Amino acid sequence: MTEPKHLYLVDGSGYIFRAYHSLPPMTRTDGTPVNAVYGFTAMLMKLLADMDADHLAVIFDKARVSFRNEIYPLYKAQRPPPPEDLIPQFPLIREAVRAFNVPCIERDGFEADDLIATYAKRARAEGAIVTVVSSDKDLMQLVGEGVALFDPMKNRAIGPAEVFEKFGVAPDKVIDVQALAGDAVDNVPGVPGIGVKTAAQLIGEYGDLETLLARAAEIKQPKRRQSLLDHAEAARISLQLVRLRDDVEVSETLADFATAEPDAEVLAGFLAENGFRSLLARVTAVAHAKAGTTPQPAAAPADDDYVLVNTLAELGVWIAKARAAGLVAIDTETDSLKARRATLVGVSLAITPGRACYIPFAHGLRKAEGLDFDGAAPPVANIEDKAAALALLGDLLRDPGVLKVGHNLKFDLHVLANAGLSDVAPVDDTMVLSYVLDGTLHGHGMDELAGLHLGRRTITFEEVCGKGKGQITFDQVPLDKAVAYAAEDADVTLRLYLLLRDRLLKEHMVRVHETLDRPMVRILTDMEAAGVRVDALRLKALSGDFAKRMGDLEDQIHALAGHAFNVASPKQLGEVLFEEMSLTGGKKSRKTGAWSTDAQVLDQLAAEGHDLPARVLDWRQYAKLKGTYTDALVAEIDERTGRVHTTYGLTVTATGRLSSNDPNLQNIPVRSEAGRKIREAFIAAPGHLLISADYSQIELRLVAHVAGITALRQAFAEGKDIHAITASQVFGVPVEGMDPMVRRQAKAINFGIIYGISAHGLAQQLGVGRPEAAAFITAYFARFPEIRSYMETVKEEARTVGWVATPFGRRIPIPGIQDKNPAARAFAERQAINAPIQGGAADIIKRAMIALPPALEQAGLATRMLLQVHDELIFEAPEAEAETAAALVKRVMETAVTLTDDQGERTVPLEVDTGIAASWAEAH
DNA sequence: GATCTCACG
DNA sequence: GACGTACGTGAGATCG
Repeated sequence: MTEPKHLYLVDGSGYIFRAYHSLPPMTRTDGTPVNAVYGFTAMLMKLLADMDADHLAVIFDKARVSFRNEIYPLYKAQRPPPPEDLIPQFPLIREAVRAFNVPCIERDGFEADDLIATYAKRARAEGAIVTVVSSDKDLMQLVGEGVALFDPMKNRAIGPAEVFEKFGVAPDKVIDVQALAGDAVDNVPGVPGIGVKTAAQLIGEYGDLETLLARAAEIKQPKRRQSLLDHAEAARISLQLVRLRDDVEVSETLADFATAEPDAEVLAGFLAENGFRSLLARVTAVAHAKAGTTPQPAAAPADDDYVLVNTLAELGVWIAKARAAGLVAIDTETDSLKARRATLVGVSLAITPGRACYIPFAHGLRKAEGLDFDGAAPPVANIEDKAAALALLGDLLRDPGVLKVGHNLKFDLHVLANAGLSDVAPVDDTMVLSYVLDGTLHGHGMDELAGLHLGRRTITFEEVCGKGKGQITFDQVPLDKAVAYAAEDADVTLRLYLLLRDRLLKEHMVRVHETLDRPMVRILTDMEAAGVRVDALRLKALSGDFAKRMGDLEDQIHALAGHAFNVASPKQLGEVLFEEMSLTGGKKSRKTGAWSTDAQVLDQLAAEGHDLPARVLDWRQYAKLKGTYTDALVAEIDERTGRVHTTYGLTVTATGRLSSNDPNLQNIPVRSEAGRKIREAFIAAPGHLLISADYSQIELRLVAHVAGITALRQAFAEGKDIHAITASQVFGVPVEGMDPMVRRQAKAINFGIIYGISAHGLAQQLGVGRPEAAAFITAYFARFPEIRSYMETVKEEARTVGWVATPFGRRIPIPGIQDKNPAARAFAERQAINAPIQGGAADIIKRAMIALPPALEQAGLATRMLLQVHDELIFEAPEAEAETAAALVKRVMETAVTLTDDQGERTVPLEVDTGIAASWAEAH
């Protein structure tokens, strides 16, 4: 006789809420909340370790609406929606289940409990015994021969005795008791005045609910009798609500739930991606134990060979090996996150996977100063003859026959340049490779990629240097730890490079990487190093001016309110406007219920003649300009160069654009008069001028190109005013003598097209009714019919392959396109429409940026490229050559790419406007 | 750390 | 008929 099969059915939804409420908020490095994911994963791991089952499935509730709502619409109706920070965790939790290779079940229209009842019944029919894992009392009705309940919360089994203890009846009568007693939480009505105690007593006496209702007239207590007579129907409905369906049509059989070992890589990848280090360590320990191998710390597999190099002879050997291989992965360690002002503390190199070295240059120096080692050996052993070592390293870094690969190499290039090692070439960057391949599907930090692709948990910087106040700089790290950390980074970089380069080929992304993103590493490094001159005195003067205006406005605002309050607090402002002053037209945000006080709301109130909101708008403008620009920019001026140096993000945006941070120089004010004053402080070095060169209407040109809109193409080819042409087509008015308001509306429609138009969005932008906006769109589609098929095609593309592409082949994942939430799907569709356009424009300016520095140099010009603002480039030119340089820049930008159709014919020309002046404000 | 607001293309 | 809205970023101030 064989043992009966044993099936575990886990109530996944119950697990989720318990995990969520029992753990403090936790977030992943990308900000995604994961406390419930963590708790759920930990509980699932514990269950897998403890249980004796050979079959297992986790069951989830799918939607908030089930067949019970058809019986009784109020069922579970007053239940609050799940907390905001729990919602993004639901899909991750399903991913967790799959990562453990456990079946993950849900079905529309049914609650998890119904599915559990169904599978339990089927498994019993196949002779298996069943354990239902849940703390939910509603599942107690299933307890019986071969079906037990296990409460993971109290860690105890629940059999008939425990059910009787809870409901005062046997399991098969539980639903009769529940139907009578009702349930306030789930909105099961029950019979008023009857609780579990009374219900159990009545069912004990009459046998079941139907008999009780039929004989209700016999009951002695008058109130109870009347309530039963009055609410018999409610009791019957309640019975239907609490009785679990065990006849759901399901396709899975018991065999489908047979337990199987998880794929170690998938599981490790999931745990690493979510930052669950302790769980990852436990999993690897278990895997080693099962394989009979000695558990190794996951961070340092036994076959990794990381060594310290501190003699010139040893360094020479590594450099010779790198030359022979033609490839070396490199990583620098420093004492600061600000690459341009960081000191080179050490360098690590890797040439073959699993082997790497670390060369310390500046460990322990500061601490050793003034210390007397009493003749003993110094506590650190930096490389001997630092200058000679740097020279050797420099030769390798400049060797055209050796590819240098880094992760976020821009950072290392700054550090090396600071140490006197410049002109590093050729180079490649694993962070950029990862971005080209996967876009924003995941982050591109080394730790994350190591977990994802190598199933490996790397030593983190925090583990080596600590965090918060007690954090030390890398030069203070003992050498053994420094070697383990730094050498691993070079090793991981090399391994990632080999893996991602392979994927690049297989996934046909070589061209995008080679012609667009890889060359940008060098270009951006140079732009960041160049910086831009900013007139500190002028900004300080502006700051004082803004402060005074703010002070005056604040006084007026307080006087109008009748009391002082913090104008910068949207909360306090909302209360003043909409509660104290009882102004109408306020909106409360759906999420927090707070009054909205954004510019749109305040504008409306100001237009109605209210003074206070108008003053707040002014105050806000000055507060923004002062806080974000004048004060912040002055603080960002590098004292050594007298200039401001941004950092460009090459692997940040969804579409292929750059981003700019610390400080962001891509959002310097220009739209308002006061804002433009800040641009006046961006100036050229003495004897120089700034050149601004911006693509005219580049995104609309891309629309005309990708959507094949003949009329628009022709208008661009003829150099027409594109918004006026649009207005004339859509509204049927002549271009000559056109009302500027009509042109303005057409311009908004054109922007709408770029953004993946919606009637609501356009209506809001134009301040017209939605039907009117919808009519505009209809008219636009009628005049430019190609746009409609473009939109359909691109959405279809996104649906079938999960991504869309720019005209140059860059892939942009659209993960939400299959979302079952219509709003989320519509959002993804607009992204799909916009991405090839925004991304195509980003590709074009990258091509220009790559072509420009060599073009300028070949022309014998000393003009330098300083800034990029999506469709604009800023250069600094010696006065004497500015005109020549501007002409060259214009030509190179306009010819950076040629947009052609299938026949190789140009579709739309590119046009660049240039300006030359002493300040950015005037040049633009 | 989340939220709101606002600067840019 | 409901969903929840124009696309893409980064930063500062408030507040729990």
